[in-house]
Amino acid sequence: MEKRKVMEHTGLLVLSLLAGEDMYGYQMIVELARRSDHTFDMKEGTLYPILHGMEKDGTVEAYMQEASTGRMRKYYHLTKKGAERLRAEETAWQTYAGAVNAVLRFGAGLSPA
Amino acid sequence: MEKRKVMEHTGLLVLSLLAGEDMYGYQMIVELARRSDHTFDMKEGTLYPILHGMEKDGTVEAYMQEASTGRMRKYYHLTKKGAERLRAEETAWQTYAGAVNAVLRFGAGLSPA
DNA sequence: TGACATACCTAGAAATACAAGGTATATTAT
DNA sequence: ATAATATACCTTGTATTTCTAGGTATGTCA
Repeated sequence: MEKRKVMEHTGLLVLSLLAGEDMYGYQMIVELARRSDHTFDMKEGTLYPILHGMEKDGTVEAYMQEASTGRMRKYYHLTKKGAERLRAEETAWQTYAGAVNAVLRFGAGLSPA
Repeated sequence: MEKRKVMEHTGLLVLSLLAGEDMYGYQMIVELARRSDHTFDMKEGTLYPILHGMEKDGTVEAYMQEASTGRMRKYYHLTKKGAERLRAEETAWQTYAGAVNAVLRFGAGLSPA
Protein backbone atom coordinates (compact mmCIF):
# COMPACT_ATOMS: atom_id res chain seq x y z
CA MET A 1 0.00 0.00 0.00
CA GLU A 2 2.42 2.61 1.25
CA LYS A 3 5.05 3.39 -1.32
CA ARG A 4 8.24 4.97 -0.05
CA LYS A 5 10.66 7.07 -2.00
CA VAL A 6 14.05 6.98 -0.34
CA MET A 7 16.12 8.97 -2.76
CA GLU A 8 15.94 12.71 -3.08
CA HIS A 9 18.73 15.17 -3.61
CA THR A 10 20.34 12.39 -5.59
CA GLY A 11 22.57 14.68 -7.59
CA LEU A 12 24.07 16.14 -4.44
CA LEU A 13 24.88 12.70 -3.06
CA VAL A 14 26.53 11.54 -6.27
CA LEU A 15 28.63 14.68 -6.56
CA SER A 16 29.60 14.41 -2.93
CA LEU A 17 30.84 10.85 -3.45
CA LEU A 18 33.01 11.94 -6.37
CA ALA A 19 34.45 14.87 -4.42
CA GLY A 20 36.69 12.52 -2.45
CA GLU A 21 37.92 10.28 -5.25
CA ASP A 22 37.03 8.96 -8.69
CA MET A 23 34.54 6.12 -8.47
CA TYR A 24 32.73 3.70 -10.72
CA GLY A 25 28.97 3.23 -10.59
CA TYR A 26 28.73 0.05 -8.64
CA GLN A 27 31.20 1.39 -6.10
CA MET A 28 29.08 4.50 -5.61
CA ILE A 29 26.06 2.40 -4.72
CA VAL A 30 28.02 0.37 -2.19
CA GLU A 31 29.77 3.41 -0.72
CA LEU A 32 26.60 5.46 -0.47
CA ALA A 33 24.89 2.64 1.41
CA ARG A 34 27.84 2.34 3.75
CA ARG A 35 28.27 6.05 4.44
CA SER A 36 24.55 6.55 4.97
CA ASP A 37 24.21 3.46 7.16
CA HIS A 38 21.89 1.98 4.50
CA THR A 39 19.48 4.89 4.59
CA PHE A 40 20.26 5.28 0.89
CA ASP A 41 20.26 2.10 -1.13
CA MET A 42 20.42 3.68 -4.54
CA LYS A 43 19.15 1.58 -7.41
CA GLU A 44 21.06 1.14 -10.64
CA GLY A 45 18.04 2.39 -12.56
CA THR A 46 18.44 5.63 -10.63
CA LEU A 47 22.20 6.05 -10.74
CA TYR A 48 23.24 5.19 -14.27
CA PRO A 49 20.91 7.59 -16.09
CA ILE A 50 22.07 10.35 -13.72
CA LEU A 51 25.74 9.63 -14.42
CA HIS A 52 25.09 9.65 -18.16
CA GLY A 53 23.35 12.98 -17.87
CA MET A 54 26.19 14.42 -15.82
CA GLU A 55 28.70 13.21 -18.37
CA LYS A 56 26.68 14.81 -21.12
CA ASP A 57 26.50 18.21 -19.49
CA GLY A 58 30.13 18.26 -18.37
CA THR A 59 29.63 17.76 -14.66
CA VAL A 60 31.74 14.60 -14.72
CA GLU A 61 34.16 12.90 -17.08
CA ALA A 62 34.35 9.14 -17.55
CA TYR A 63 37.23 6.82 -18.38
CA MET A 64 37.64 3.06 -18.50
CA GLN A 65 40.15 1.33 -16.28
CA GLU A 66 40.98 -2.30 -15.74
CA ALA A 67 40.69 -3.58 -12.20
CA SER A 68 43.28 -5.91 -10.69
CA THR A 69 40.72 -8.65 -11.18
CA GLY A 70 40.85 -8.09 -14.92
CA ARG A 71 37.38 -6.56 -15.17
CA MET A 72 36.81 -3.22 -16.84
CA ARG A 73 35.31 -0.44 -14.79
CA LYS A 74 33.95 2.92 -15.85
CA TYR A 75 35.31 5.55 -13.51
CA TYR A 76 33.82 9.00 -13.11
CA HIS A 77 35.81 12.10 -12.31
CA LEU A 78 34.39 15.39 -11.03
CA THR A 79 35.19 18.29 -13.37
CA LYS A 80 35.72 21.88 -12.30
CA LYS A 81 32.16 22.58 -13.37
CA GLY A 82 31.02 19.62 -11.29
CA ALA A 83 32.84 20.91 -8.24
CA GLU A 84 31.05 24.24 -8.61
CA ARG A 85 27.77 22.48 -8.94
CA LEU A 86 28.53 20.50 -5.80
CA ARG A 87 29.13 23.67 -3.81
CA ALA A 88 25.89 25.15 -5.13
CA GLU A 89 23.90 22.05 -4.24
CA GLU A 90 25.42 21.84 -0.79
CA THR A 91 24.25 25.37 -0.13
CA ALA A 92 20.82 24.54 -1.52
CA TRP A 93 20.62 21.49 0.73
CA GLN A 94 21.52 23.51 3.80
CA THR A 95 18.84 26.05 2.93
CA TYR A 96 16.33 23.30 2.37
CA ALA A 97 17.14 21.39 5.55
CA GLY A 98 17.17 24.60 7.56
CA ALA A 99 13.74 25.53 6.23
CA VAL A 100 12.26 22.14 7.08
CA ASN A 101 13.70 22.34 10.58
CA ALA A 102 12.35 25.85 10.98
CA VAL A 103 8.85 24.70 10.09
CA LEU A 104 9.13 21.71 12.43
CA ARG A 105 10.38 23.84 15.31
CA PHE A 106 7.55 26.27 14.70
CA GLY A 107 5.06 23.44 14.99
CA ALA A 108 6.69 22.39 18.23
CA GLY A 109 5.76 25.75 19.67
CA LEU A 110 9.25 27.22 19.85
CA SER A 111 10.25 30.65 18.67
CA PRO A 112 11.83 30.75 15.22
CA ALA A 113 15.10 32.04 16.70
CA MET B 1 16.50 25.27 -19.03
CA GLU B 2 17.03 24.34 -15.41
CA LYS B 3 13.85 23.15 -13.79
CA ARG B 4 13.76 23.21 -10.03
CA LYS B 5 11.65 21.15 -7.72
CA VAL B 6 11.42 22.84 -4.38
CA MET B 7 8.98 20.69 -2.55
CA GLU B 8 9.86 17.34 -1.03
CA HIS B 9 8.72 15.90 2.25
CA THR B 10 5.52 17.78 1.56
CA GLY B 11 3.40 15.58 3.77
CA LEU B 12 5.62 16.26 6.76
CA LEU B 13 5.38 20.00 6.25
CA VAL B 14 1.60 19.95 5.95
CA LEU B 15 1.20 17.78 9.04
CA SER B 16 3.58 20.00 10.94
CA LEU B 17 1.53 23.08 10.11
CA LEU B 18 -1.62 21.42 11.39
CA ALA B 19 0.08 20.32 14.61
CA GLY B 20 -0.11 23.84 15.99
CA GLU B 21 -3.64 24.75 14.98
CA ASP B 22 -6.39 23.98 12.50
CA MET B 23 -5.77 25.73 9.21
CA TYR B 24 -7.39 26.18 5.81
CA GLY B 25 -5.55 25.55 2.58
CA TYR B 26 -4.74 29.06 1.53
CA GLN B 27 -3.51 29.82 5.03
CA MET B 28 -1.16 26.85 4.93
CA ILE B 29 0.48 28.14 1.78
CA VAL B 30 0.99 31.60 3.27
CA GLU B 31 2.18 30.25 6.62
CA LEU B 32 4.55 27.74 5.09
CA ALA B 33 6.15 30.47 2.99
CA ARG B 34 6.49 32.69 6.05
CA ARG B 35 7.91 30.04 8.38
CA SER B 36 10.36 28.79 5.76
CA ASP B 37 11.41 32.31 4.76
CA HIS B 38 9.99 31.61 1.29
CA THR B 39 12.10 28.53 0.74
CA PHE B 40 8.80 26.71 0.31
CA ASP B 41 6.24 28.41 -1.89
CA MET B 42 3.81 25.54 -2.15
CA LYS B 43 1.48 25.60 -5.12
CA GLU B 44 -2.23 25.03 -4.85
CA GLY B 45 -1.94 22.23 -7.37
CA THR B 46 0.37 20.52 -4.91
CA LEU B 47 -1.46 21.18 -1.67
CA TYR B 48 -5.11 20.53 -2.41
CA PRO B 49 -4.72 17.01 -3.78
CA ILE B 50 -2.58 16.16 -0.75
CA LEU B 51 -5.20 17.47 1.67
CA HIS B 52 -7.92 15.51 -0.12
CA GLY B 53 -5.84 12.36 0.14
CA MET B 54 -5.20 12.94 3.83
CA GLU B 55 -8.88 13.48 4.41
CA LYS B 56 -9.67 10.28 2.60
CA ASP B 57 -7.26 8.15 4.62
CA GLY B 58 -8.17 9.67 7.98
CA THR B 59 -5.03 11.71 8.58
CA VAL B 60 -7.04 14.91 8.79
CA GLU B 61 -10.66 15.92 9.17
CA ALA B 62 -12.22 18.88 7.40
CA TYR B 63 -14.99 21.27 8.37
CA MET B 64 -16.39 24.45 6.89
CA GLN B 65 -16.33 27.64 8.90
CA GLU B 66 -17.35 31.17 8.06
CA ALA B 67 -14.68 33.82 8.40
CA SER B 68 -15.42 37.21 9.93
CA THR B 69 -15.33 38.52 6.38
CA GLY B 70 -18.29 36.35 5.49
CA ARG B 71 -16.32 33.97 3.32
CA MET B 72 -16.43 30.23 3.84
CA ARG B 73 -13.21 28.46 4.61
CA LYS B 74 -12.42 24.76 4.71
CA TYR B 75 -10.44 24.05 7.85
CA TYR B 76 -8.37 20.94 8.38
CA HIS B 77 -7.83 19.29 11.75
CA LEU B 78 -5.14 16.75 12.57
CA THR B 79 -6.63 13.45 13.79
CA LYS B 80 -4.99 11.12 16.28
CA LYS B 81 -3.89 9.00 13.37
CA GLY B 82 -2.46 12.11 11.74
CA ALA B 83 -0.50 12.99 14.86
CA GLU B 84 1.04 9.52 14.84
CA ARG B 85 1.92 9.91 11.22
CA LEU B 86 3.53 13.25 11.96
CA ARG B 87 5.76 11.70 14.62
CA ALA B 88 6.74 8.92 12.22
CA GLU B 89 7.55 11.36 9.45
CA GLU B 90 9.56 13.59 11.75
CA THR B 91 11.69 10.60 12.67
CA ALA B 92 12.06 9.67 9.02
CA TRP B 93 13.11 13.21 8.19
CA GLN B 94 15.76 13.23 10.92
CA THR B 95 17.12 9.92 9.64
CA TYR B 96 17.13 11.24 6.11
CA ALA B 97 18.77 14.57 6.94
CA GLY B 98 21.31 12.84 9.16
CA ALA B 99 22.23 10.46 6.35
CA VAL B 100 22.68 13.28 3.84
CA ASN B 101 24.88 15.16 6.29
CA ALA B 102 26.90 12.03 6.99
CA VAL B 103 27.60 11.58 3.28
CA LEU B 104 28.51 15.26 2.90
CA ARG B 105 30.84 15.18 5.89
CA PHE B 106 32.47 12.07 4.51
CA GLY B 107 33.13 13.86 1.25
CA ALA B 108 34.67 16.72 3.19
CA GLY B 109 37.28 14.32 4.49
CA LEU B 110 36.11 14.20 8.07
CA SER B 111 35.61 11.07 10.10
CA PRO B 112 32.02 9.80 10.27
CA ALA B 113 31.97 10.30 14.04
C1' DT C 1 -15.77 49.47 -11.74
C1' DG C 2 -11.79 47.36 -12.30
C1' DA C 3 -7.89 45.25 -10.23
C1' DC C 4 -6.17 42.51 -6.79
C1' DA C 5 -6.24 39.34 -2.91
C1' DT C 6 -8.58 35.61 -1.01
C1' DA C 7 -10.20 30.83 -1.41
C1' DC C 8 -11.52 26.71 -3.42
C1' DC C 9 -10.68 23.24 -7.20
C1' DT C 10 -8.81 20.07 -11.36
C1' DA C 11 -6.59 18.13 -15.64
C1' DG C 12 -2.57 17.51 -18.02
C1' DA C 13 2.53 17.88 -18.40
C1' DA C 14 7.13 17.25 -16.62
C1' DA C 15 10.43 15.29 -13.65
C1' DT C 16 12.12 11.60 -10.66
C1' DA C 17 12.96 7.09 -8.69
C1' DC C 18 11.97 2.46 -8.85
C1' DA C 19 10.89 -2.24 -10.63
C1' DA C 20 12.29 -5.44 -13.48
C1' DG C 21 14.35 -6.87 -16.68
C1' DG C 22 18.98 -7.86 -19.89
C1' DT C 23 24.18 -8.89 -20.69
C1' DA C 24 28.62 -10.44 -19.16
C1' DT C 25 32.63 -11.70 -16.17
C1' DA C 26 34.73 -13.20 -11.68
C1' DT C 27 34.43 -15.59 -7.43
C1' DT C 28 32.87 -18.97 -4.25
C1' DA C 29 30.44 -23.03 -2.79
C1' DT C 30 29.00 -27.62 -3.70
C1' DA D 1 32.93 -29.34 -12.96
C1' DT D 2 29.12 -26.54 -12.17
C1' DA D 3 25.91 -23.86 -9.91
C1' DA D 4 25.11 -19.81 -7.33
C1' DT D 5 26.39 -15.42 -6.06
C1' DA D 6 28.74 -11.01 -6.51
C1' DT D 7 30.44 -7.74 -9.53
C1' DA D 8 29.56 -4.37 -13.25
C1' DC D 9 27.38 -2.30 -16.94
C1' DC D 10 22.89 -0.95 -19.14
C1' DT D 11 17.61 0.22 -20.57
C1' DT D 12 12.50 0.26 -20.76
C1' DG D 13 8.37 1.01 -18.65
C1' DT D 14 5.70 2.33 -14.57
C1' DA D 15 4.46 4.87 -10.50
C1' DT D 16 4.67 8.92 -7.94
C1' DT D 17 5.23 13.69 -7.18
C1' DT D 18 5.05 18.46 -8.28
C1' DC D 19 4.11 22.07 -11.20
C1' DT D 20 1.71 24.58 -14.92
C1' DA D 21 -2.11 26.50 -16.17
C1' DG D 22 -6.01 26.91 -16.15
C1' DG D 23 -11.32 27.53 -13.93
C1' DT D 24 -14.82 29.50 -10.42
C1' DA D 25 -16.26 32.75 -7.02
C1' DT D 26 -16.25 36.30 -3.27
C1' DG D 27 -14.32 40.30 -0.73
C1' DT D 28 -11.58 44.59 -0.62
C1' DC D 29 -9.56 48.69 -2.19
C1' DA D 30 -8.27 52.30 -5.46
